[in-house]
Amino acid sequence: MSFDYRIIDDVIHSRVRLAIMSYLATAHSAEFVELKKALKVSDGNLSTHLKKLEDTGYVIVSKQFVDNKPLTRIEISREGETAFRTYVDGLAAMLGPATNTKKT
Amino acid sequence: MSFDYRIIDDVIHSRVRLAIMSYLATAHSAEFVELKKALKVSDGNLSTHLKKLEDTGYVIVSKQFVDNKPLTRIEISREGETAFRTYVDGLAAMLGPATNTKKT
DNA sequence: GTTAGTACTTTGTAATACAAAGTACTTTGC
DNA sequence: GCAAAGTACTTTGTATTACAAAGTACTAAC
Repeated sequence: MSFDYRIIDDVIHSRVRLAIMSYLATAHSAEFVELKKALKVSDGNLSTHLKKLEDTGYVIVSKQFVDNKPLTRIEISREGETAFRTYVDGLAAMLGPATNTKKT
Repeated sequence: MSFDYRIIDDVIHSRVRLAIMSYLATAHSAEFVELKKALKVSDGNLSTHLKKLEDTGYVIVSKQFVDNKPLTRIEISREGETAFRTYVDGLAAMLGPATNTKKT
């Protein structure tokens, strides 16, 4: 139970980026449009958040053309997976007892 | 498992405010200095975040003088408790499988 | 062949996070 | 007894952020 707010990684902590990382934590990879729909985020917003994650090295972004249309694939990196796990653990430590997830 | 990033309450989601709410979720109330030490946050930063929580109605702040020194007591409100619970549930829904907290 | 759509990126701006500086005291040296 | 240092905050300044609107580069439809 640590309440030091600095234990939580603010690259991951942003709402949109947390949603991206959560999605990728299970899916491992996704397409731009797929994420956009799942997270209900505007494309501009998604784009900037992806860039931040890419710059930090938490995701790997690869662009190609399929049927003459751009197709962006986003993959979580090793570093990203580790960071995400650390983030979740830190969060659990902060939330404390409230973490006991109730299964519906 | 919802990845819609808007389900998470951004009043609570800020790192410092999440730490405050987590602290108060178990302690129910705390003093300014107590929070400052527990969260390792600068006083200016704590002050502004508390104001936001107070404005939103998630905490109740009461100021008094004890031994001629100001003493600020922060208490979580009913609304705050509900919002926090909703926040944690939303977070769990987003994090998905990663939520299964491992007990050290 | 203009109009609409897809898949993005860049840009503009309002809001945020944070610490430094400020306020109002009180206690401690000397 | 009064300057200097401390306590408990609040206000202010600024760099960063979050977000959508506008822009780019195409293709498909009418």
